[in-house]
Amino acid sequence: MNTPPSMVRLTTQRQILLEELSKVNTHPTACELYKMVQKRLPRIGLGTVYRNLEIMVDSGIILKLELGGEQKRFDATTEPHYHVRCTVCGKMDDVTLQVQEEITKKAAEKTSYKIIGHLLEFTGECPDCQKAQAAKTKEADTA
Amino acid sequence: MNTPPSMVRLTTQRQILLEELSKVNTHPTACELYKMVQKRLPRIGLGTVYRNLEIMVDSGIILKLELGGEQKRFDATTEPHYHVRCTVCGKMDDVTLQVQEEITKKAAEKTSYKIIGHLLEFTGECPDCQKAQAAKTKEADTA
DNA sequence: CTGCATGCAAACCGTTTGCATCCCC
DNA sequence: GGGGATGCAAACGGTTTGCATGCAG
Repeated sequence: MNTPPSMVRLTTQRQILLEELSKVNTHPTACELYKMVQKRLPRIGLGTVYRNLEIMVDSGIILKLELGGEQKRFDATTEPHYHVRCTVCGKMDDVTLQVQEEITKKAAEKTSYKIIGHLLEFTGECPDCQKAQAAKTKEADTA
Repeated sequence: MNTPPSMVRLTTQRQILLEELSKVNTHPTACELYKMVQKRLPRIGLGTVYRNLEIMVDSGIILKLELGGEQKRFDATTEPHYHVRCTVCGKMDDVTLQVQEEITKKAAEKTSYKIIGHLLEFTGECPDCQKAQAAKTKEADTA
Protein backbone atom coordinates (compact mmCIF):
# COMPACT_ATOMS: atom_id res chain seq x y z
CA MET A 1 0.00 0.00 0.00
CA ASN A 2 2.93 2.30 0.63
CA THR A 3 4.77 4.02 -2.15
CA PRO A 4 7.65 1.75 -3.09
CA PRO A 5 11.17 3.14 -2.65
CA SER A 6 11.79 3.03 -6.37
CA MET A 7 9.24 5.77 -6.91
CA VAL A 8 11.55 8.34 -5.36
CA ARG A 9 13.90 10.07 -7.70
CA LEU A 10 17.44 10.03 -6.35
CA THR A 11 18.59 13.62 -6.73
CA THR A 12 22.13 14.66 -5.91
CA GLN A 13 21.23 16.04 -2.50
CA ARG A 14 19.09 13.00 -1.76
CA GLN A 15 21.94 10.67 -2.67
CA ILE A 16 24.55 12.54 -0.65
CA LEU A 17 22.18 12.79 2.29
CA LEU A 18 21.72 9.05 2.19
CA GLU A 19 25.43 8.40 1.79
CA GLU A 20 26.30 10.55 4.77
CA LEU A 21 23.60 8.96 6.88
CA SER A 22 24.74 5.47 5.92
CA LYS A 23 28.32 6.37 6.70
CA VAL A 24 27.72 6.83 10.43
CA ASN A 25 26.00 4.84 13.11
CA THR A 26 25.35 7.81 15.35
CA HIS A 27 21.73 8.32 14.28
CA PRO A 28 22.28 12.00 13.57
CA THR A 29 19.66 14.71 13.91
CA ALA A 30 18.56 16.71 10.89
CA CYS A 31 20.84 19.52 11.93
CA GLU A 32 23.87 17.28 12.35
CA LEU A 33 23.19 15.74 8.97
CA TYR A 34 22.89 19.22 7.51
CA LYS A 35 26.37 20.07 8.74
CA MET A 36 27.76 16.79 7.43
CA VAL A 37 26.25 17.30 3.99
CA GLN A 38 27.30 20.93 3.88
CA LYS A 39 30.91 19.84 3.53
CA ARG A 40 30.04 18.35 0.18
CA LEU A 41 27.23 20.67 -0.83
CA PRO A 42 27.99 24.07 0.71
CA ARG A 43 24.86 25.71 -0.71
CA ILE A 44 22.35 23.15 0.53
CA GLY A 45 19.55 24.51 2.71
CA LEU A 46 18.28 23.15 5.99
CA GLY A 47 14.82 23.03 4.45
CA THR A 48 16.05 20.69 1.75
CA VAL A 49 17.53 18.41 4.38
CA TYR A 50 14.26 18.21 6.27
CA ARG A 51 12.23 17.83 3.11
CA ASN A 52 14.37 15.05 1.72
CA LEU A 53 14.65 13.20 4.99
CA GLU A 54 10.89 13.25 5.24
CA ILE A 55 10.54 11.99 1.68
CA MET A 56 12.99 9.17 2.31
CA VAL A 57 11.19 8.25 5.51
CA ASP A 58 7.88 8.15 3.69
CA SER A 59 9.30 5.91 1.00
CA GLY A 60 10.86 3.59 3.54
CA ILE A 61 14.49 4.18 2.60
CA ILE A 62 15.38 5.43 6.06
CA LEU A 63 13.84 5.48 9.52
CA LYS A 64 12.87 8.38 11.71
CA LEU A 65 13.48 7.64 15.37
CA GLU A 66 10.75 9.30 17.37
CA LEU A 67 11.52 8.02 20.82
CA GLY A 68 12.50 10.01 23.88
CA GLY A 69 14.58 13.11 23.68
CA GLU A 70 14.29 16.45 22.03
CA GLN A 71 15.18 16.21 18.38
CA LYS A 72 14.26 13.51 15.95
CA ARG A 73 17.06 11.31 14.70
CA PHE A 74 17.47 9.38 11.51
CA ASP A 75 18.68 5.90 10.74
CA ALA A 76 19.65 4.34 7.43
CA THR A 77 19.01 0.86 8.82
CA THR A 78 15.36 0.14 8.18
CA GLU A 79 15.08 -3.34 9.64
CA PRO A 80 13.33 -3.15 13.01
CA HIS A 81 15.83 -2.90 15.83
CA TYR A 82 16.15 -1.24 19.20
CA HIS A 83 18.19 1.64 20.55
CA VAL A 84 19.84 2.82 23.74
CA ARG A 85 19.96 6.47 24.61
CA CYS A 86 22.54 7.87 26.98
CA THR A 87 20.67 9.88 29.58
CA VAL A 88 23.72 12.06 30.12
CA CYS A 89 24.92 13.09 26.67
CA GLY A 90 21.92 12.02 24.60
CA LYS A 91 23.95 9.79 22.28
CA MET A 92 22.11 6.91 20.67
CA ASP A 93 23.34 3.46 19.73
CA ASP A 94 21.84 0.32 18.30
CA VAL A 95 21.02 -2.63 20.52
CA THR A 96 21.39 -5.89 18.68
CA LEU A 97 18.64 -7.51 20.67
CA GLN A 98 16.24 -9.71 18.81
CA VAL A 99 12.96 -7.94 18.18
CA GLN A 100 10.33 -9.19 20.59
CA GLU A 101 7.40 -10.01 18.36
CA GLU A 102 5.49 -11.78 21.12
CA ILE A 103 5.22 -8.61 23.10
CA THR A 104 2.86 -7.02 20.61
CA LYS A 105 0.64 -10.06 20.89
CA LYS A 106 0.61 -9.80 24.66
CA ALA A 107 -0.24 -6.12 24.43
CA ALA A 108 -2.99 -6.81 21.92
CA GLU A 109 -4.74 -8.97 24.50
CA LYS A 110 -4.73 -6.16 27.01
CA THR A 111 -6.19 -3.36 24.94
CA SER A 112 -8.93 -2.59 22.46
CA TYR A 113 -6.44 -0.93 20.15
CA LYS A 114 -5.44 -2.71 16.97
CA ILE A 115 -1.75 -3.08 17.72
CA ILE A 116 0.56 -2.48 14.78
CA GLY A 117 3.96 -2.53 16.39
CA HIS A 118 6.05 -1.21 19.20
CA LEU A 119 8.89 1.17 19.93
CA LEU A 120 11.44 0.14 22.50
CA GLU A 121 14.22 2.33 23.71
CA PHE A 122 16.60 1.54 26.51
CA THR A 123 17.95 4.29 28.70
CA GLY A 124 21.34 4.17 30.27
CA GLU A 125 24.77 5.65 30.49
CA CYS A 126 27.22 5.33 27.63
CA PRO A 127 30.80 4.15 28.28
CA ASP A 128 32.20 7.65 27.82
CA CYS A 129 29.82 9.19 30.30
CA GLN A 130 30.43 6.36 32.75
CA LYS A 131 34.13 7.15 32.64
CA ALA A 132 33.50 10.87 33.01
CA GLN A 133 31.17 10.17 35.90
CA ALA A 134 33.69 7.91 37.60
CA ALA A 135 36.39 10.55 37.21
CA LYS A 136 34.15 13.20 38.71
CA THR A 137 33.18 11.00 41.65
CA LYS A 138 36.81 10.25 42.36
CA GLU A 139 37.63 13.93 42.21
CA ALA A 140 34.85 14.70 44.69
CA ASP A 141 36.13 11.98 47.02
CA THR A 142 39.67 13.29 47.10
CA ALA A 143 38.50 16.90 47.48
CA MET B 1 20.00 10.83 45.32
CA ASN B 2 17.00 12.63 43.86
CA THR B 3 15.19 15.37 45.68
CA PRO B 4 12.40 13.72 47.63
CA PRO B 5 8.83 14.68 46.72
CA SER B 6 8.30 16.21 50.13
CA MET B 7 10.77 18.96 49.30
CA VAL B 8 8.34 20.50 46.85
CA ARG B 9 5.97 23.04 48.24
CA LEU B 10 2.44 22.36 47.10
CA THR B 11 1.23 25.75 45.89
CA THR B 12 -2.34 26.33 44.78
CA GLN B 13 -1.50 26.04 41.09
CA ARG B 14 0.68 23.02 41.72
CA GLN B 15 -2.13 21.31 43.62
CA ILE B 16 -4.79 22.08 41.03
CA LEU B 17 -2.45 21.02 38.23
CA LEU B 18 -1.95 17.71 39.97
CA GLU B 19 -5.66 17.28 40.66
CA GLU B 20 -6.58 17.90 37.05
CA LEU B 21 -3.89 15.57 35.80
CA SER B 22 -5.00 12.85 38.21
CA LYS B 23 -8.61 13.29 37.17
CA VAL B 24 -8.06 12.09 33.61
CA ASN B 25 -6.35 9.12 32.05
CA THR B 26 -5.75 10.80 28.71
CA HIS B 27 -2.12 11.74 29.40
CA PRO B 28 -2.70 15.34 28.44
CA THR B 29 -0.12 17.64 26.91
CA ALA B 30 1.01 20.77 28.74
CA CYS B 31 -1.32 22.83 26.60
CA GLU B 32 -4.34 20.64 27.27
CA LEU B 33 -3.58 20.74 30.95
CA TYR B 34 -3.30 24.49 30.73
CA LYS B 35 -6.82 24.72 29.32
CA MET B 36 -8.16 22.34 31.96
CA VAL B 37 -6.60 24.31 34.80
CA GLN B 38 -7.69 27.62 33.33
CA LYS B 39 -11.29 26.78 34.18
CA ARG B 40 -10.37 26.92 37.84
CA LEU B 41 -7.53 29.46 37.66
CA PRO B 42 -8.37 31.81 34.79
CA ARG B 43 -5.25 33.92 35.29
CA ILE B 44 -2.71 31.08 35.27
CA GLY B 45 0.03 31.38 32.66
CA LEU B 46 1.30 28.71 30.29
CA GLY B 47 4.77 29.29 31.68
CA THR B 48 3.60 28.39 35.15
CA VAL B 49 2.10 25.19 33.83
CA TYR B 50 5.35 24.17 32.15
CA ARG B 51 7.43 25.23 35.12
CA ASN B 52 5.33 23.35 37.63
CA LEU B 53 5.02 20.24 35.51
CA GLU B 54 8.79 20.19 35.20
CA ILE B 55 9.20 20.62 38.95
CA MET B 56 6.77 17.80 39.66
CA VAL B 57 8.52 15.57 37.16
CA ASP B 58 11.87 16.29 38.77
CA SER B 59 10.51 15.46 42.19
CA GLY B 60 8.94 12.25 40.97
CA ILE B 61 5.32 13.19 41.62
CA ILE B 62 4.37 12.78 37.97
CA LEU B 63 5.85 11.30 34.80
CA LYS B 64 6.78 12.93 31.54
CA LEU B 65 6.11 10.68 28.59
CA GLU B 66 8.81 11.30 26.03
CA LEU B 67 8.06 8.63 23.50
CA GLY B 68 7.00 9.04 19.88
CA GLY B 69 4.89 11.92 18.74
CA GLU B 70 5.18 15.65 18.76
CA GLN B 71 4.30 17.03 22.15
CA LYS B 72 5.27 15.69 25.51
CA ARG B 73 2.52 14.25 27.63
CA PHE B 74 2.17 13.93 31.36
CA ASP B 75 0.99 11.14 33.60
CA ALA B 76 0.06 11.20 37.28
CA THR B 77 0.72 7.46 37.56
CA THR B 78 4.37 7.10 38.39
CA GLU B 79 4.64 3.34 38.61
CA PRO B 80 6.34 2.02 35.50
CA HIS B 81 3.81 1.00 32.89
CA TYR B 82 3.45 1.00 29.12
CA HIS B 83 1.39 2.98 26.65
CA VAL B 84 -0.29 2.64 23.27
CA ARG B 85 -0.44 5.52 20.90
CA CYS B 86 -3.04 5.74 18.17
CA THR B 87 -1.20 6.40 14.93
CA VAL B 88 -4.28 8.10 13.51
CA CYS B 89 -5.47 10.54 16.18
CA GLY B 90 -2.44 10.51 18.48
CA LYS B 91 -4.45 9.53 21.56
CA MET B 92 -2.56 7.64 24.26
CA ASP B 93 -3.80 4.96 26.63
CA ASP B 94 -2.25 2.77 29.27
CA VAL B 95 -1.42 -0.85 28.57
CA THR B 96 -1.78 -2.97 31.66
CA LEU B 97 0.97 -5.29 30.57
CA GLN B 98 3.39 -6.42 33.20
CA VAL B 99 6.65 -4.55 32.97
CA GLN B 100 9.29 -6.72 31.34
CA GLU B 101 12.23 -6.46 33.70
CA GLU B 102 14.15 -9.23 32.00
CA ILE B 103 14.40 -7.25 28.82
CA THR B 104 16.74 -4.70 30.37
CA LYS B 105 18.98 -7.56 31.46
CA LYS B 106 19.02 -8.96 27.95
CA ALA B 107 19.85 -5.54 26.55
CA ALA B 108 22.60 -5.04 29.12
CA GLU B 109 24.36 -8.11 27.74
CA LYS B 110 24.36 -6.67 24.24
CA THR B 111 25.78 -3.24 24.88
CA SER B 112 28.51 -1.43 26.78
CA TYR B 113 26.00 1.04 28.14
CA LYS B 114 25.00 0.83 31.76
CA ILE B 115 21.31 0.14 31.24
CA ILE B 116 18.99 1.94 33.62
CA GLY B 117 15.59 1.15 32.20
CA HIS B 118 13.51 1.10 29.09
CA LEU B 119 10.66 2.89 27.38
CA LEU B 120 8.11 0.81 25.53
CA GLU B 121 5.33 2.24 23.49
CA PHE B 122 2.95 0.29 21.33
CA THR B 123 1.57 1.79 18.17
CA GLY B 124 -1.81 0.97 16.82
CA GLU B 125 -5.26 2.19 16.01
CA CYS B 126 -7.70 3.12 18.74
CA PRO B 127 -11.27 1.76 18.70
CA ASP B 128 -12.71 5.09 17.58
CA CYS B 129 -10.35 5.41 14.66
CA GLN B 130 -10.93 1.77 13.72
CA LYS B 131 -14.65 2.50 13.49
CA ALA B 132 -14.08 5.67 11.50
CA GLN B 133 -11.74 3.79 9.22
CA ALA B 134 -14.25 0.98 8.72
CA ALA B 135 -16.96 3.50 7.90
CA LYS B 136 -14.75 5.23 5.36
CA THR B 137 -13.77 1.94 3.72
CA LYS B 138 -17.39 0.92 3.45
CA GLU B 139 -18.24 4.28 1.93
CA ALA B 140 -15.48 3.87 -0.63
CA ASP B 141 -16.71 0.39 -1.50
CA THR B 142 -20.28 1.46 -2.13
CA ALA B 143 -19.19 4.54 -4.07
C1' DC C 1 10.45 40.98 55.50
C1' DT C 2 12.46 37.81 52.38
C1' DG C 3 12.33 34.61 48.93
C1' DC C 4 10.17 31.60 46.14
C1' DA C 5 6.20 31.43 42.86
C1' DT C 6 3.46 33.71 39.56
C1' DG C 7 1.75 36.06 35.19
C1' DC C 8 3.17 37.93 31.19
C1' DA C 9 5.69 38.48 27.13
C1' DA C 10 9.61 37.88 24.57
C1' DA C 11 13.05 34.66 23.20
C1' DC C 12 14.36 30.11 21.59
C1' DC C 13 14.83 25.94 18.93
C1' DG C 14 13.52 22.51 15.88
C1' DT C 15 10.76 22.07 12.04
C1' DT C 16 7.69 23.45 8.19
C1' DT C 17 6.28 26.20 4.39
C1' DG C 18 5.85 29.79 0.57
C1' DC C 19 8.09 31.40 -3.14
C1' DA C 20 11.12 32.49 -6.88
C1' DT C 21 14.64 30.15 -9.33
C1' DC C 22 16.89 26.19 -11.16
C1' DC C 23 17.63 21.81 -13.26
C1' DC C 24 16.44 17.41 -15.17
C1' DC C 25 13.66 14.82 -18.22
C1' DG D 1 9.03 23.65 -22.01
C1' DG D 2 7.13 21.82 -17.82
C1' DG D 3 7.15 19.83 -13.26
C1' DG D 4 9.38 18.66 -9.57
C1' DA D 5 13.52 19.97 -6.56
C1' DT D 6 16.22 23.52 -4.57
C1' DG D 7 17.87 27.57 -1.63
C1' DC D 8 16.40 31.00 1.12
C1' DA D 9 13.89 33.25 4.51
C1' DA D 10 9.90 33.83 6.99
C1' DA D 11 6.43 31.49 9.74
C1' DC D 12 5.13 28.19 13.12
C1' DG D 13 4.32 25.41 17.38
C1' DG D 14 5.98 23.87 21.51
C1' DT D 15 8.78 25.09 25.25
C1' DT D 16 11.82 28.05 28.05
C1' DT D 17 13.23 32.20 30.24
C1' DG D 18 13.74 37.11 32.09
C1' DC D 19 11.55 40.23 34.71
C1' DA D 20 8.55 42.85 37.60
C1' DT D 21 4.96 41.86 40.85
C1' DG D 22 2.60 39.10 44.35
C1' DC D 23 1.98 36.10 48.04
C1' DA D 24 3.02 32.70 51.65
C1' DG D 25 5.82 31.61 55.46
